[in-house]
Amino acid sequence: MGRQPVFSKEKIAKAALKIIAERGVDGATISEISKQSGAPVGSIYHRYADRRELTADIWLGVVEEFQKGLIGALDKDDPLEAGISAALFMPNWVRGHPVEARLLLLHHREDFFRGDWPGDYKARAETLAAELESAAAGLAVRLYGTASKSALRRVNFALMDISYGSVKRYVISGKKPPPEIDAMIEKACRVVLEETGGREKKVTHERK
Amino acid sequence: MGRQPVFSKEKIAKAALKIIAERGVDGATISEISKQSGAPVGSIYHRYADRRELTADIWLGVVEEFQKGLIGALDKDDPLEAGISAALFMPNWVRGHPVEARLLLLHHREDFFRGDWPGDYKARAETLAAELESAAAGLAVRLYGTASKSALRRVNFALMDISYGSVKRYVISGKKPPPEIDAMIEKACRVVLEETGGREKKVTHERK
DNA sequence: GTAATATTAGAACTGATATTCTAATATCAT
DNA sequence: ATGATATTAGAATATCAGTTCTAATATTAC
Repeated sequence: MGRQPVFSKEKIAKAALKIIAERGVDGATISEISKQSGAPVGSIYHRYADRRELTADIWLGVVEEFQKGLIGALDKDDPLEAGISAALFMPNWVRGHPVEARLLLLHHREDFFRGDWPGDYKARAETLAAELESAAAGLAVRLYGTASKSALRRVNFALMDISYGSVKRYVISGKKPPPEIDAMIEKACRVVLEETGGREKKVTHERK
Repeated sequence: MGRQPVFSKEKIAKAALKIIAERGVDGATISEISKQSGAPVGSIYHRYADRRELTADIWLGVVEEFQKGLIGALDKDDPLEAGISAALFMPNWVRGHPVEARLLLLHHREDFFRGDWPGDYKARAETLAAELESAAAGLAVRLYGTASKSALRRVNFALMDISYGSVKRYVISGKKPPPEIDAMIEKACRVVLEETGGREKKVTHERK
């Protein structure tokens, strides 16, 4: 019953995503989203309680999608290969999702939520964080037999930080990360993960 | 002649820097800067033509200072050691300059300047970019005998991207990067820089 | 058709922000 | 002291953004 939607939530969200990617969260004003999506402001407020809910929803959607892929990349028998596969997920994902990548890599949580979070968004965000932490801990155990702070730092460094740092400059300039990046990420990731805190080190040889 | 300043430009800039670090560029409203620094808005506009000039000035000041240190770290005889020294500059600088680090690592140029830039700020920014590029090219030549695109990518990756990525999570959480980070940066930086595109590789052995 | 309802439409309202403006105040040169 | 001037001081103004509100419109159930 009721009138059929002309402007779906997805249409509005997609327009907002694009604007955020280009001009940042603060650039995504309601009137700009209205202009780009065609939906009148009334329709936007008919679907989202307020602007925070809108941006939070978009941000969570992108992070959830990215993280699902990242964690999925860990699904390999050999833990070292799993780690490298996860590290290489970032450049690949960035190549395939340039708009989402700008949102994810060029902004922080804080740009989307200030202070307290609306509705169940807090729960969604906490679930995400917990899942990521648990995946990292899982790999740490597989690699080193422990999920100590130190082991976790190593895993975070190798799987996320290197990739993130290396890819960011290309996201900023709007270009696809060149393939060489992957080779360097793999090299760095391997040498960092191979290091073991005293236990016998699994020797992995060069591949080319 | 004229009245003596009660609120120096530095006082105002310092307050603004702190606000930007905490709440982002858009959080640094004129009235908030006024409140935090004590200077009335009239005094702020007496020193800065407008808000953009203020934020641009602060951003450039931080980047100039950081970059001076980074390039200075390259001043070593052995090019590999110079590269590692530069890569380790980031975590050290972050430890010593937590406020400036938030500004530098958690925001982009675009947050400070939108579109066209005021006055001679464009020139300052271009000088900075040119100096950094030239430093990177210099190291590339010393390491590989060429400043090819590929060699530059390698240097950027090893000197800046790894460090940036690894340090960012600590800047976000407001903690000092733990010392282990430096060891991992060094490892990764070394393995990436040592790789030579066919030329004989200089063997460097483990140190601990 | 009629009632109920989801949606569109955008004008009106409210608050915040950047900037301007006018007046007051303190310091220096003479 | 007097004039010139740099600075303080903050009220006034204009603009813009988020949000609310009221009316119109289209669709479904009956």
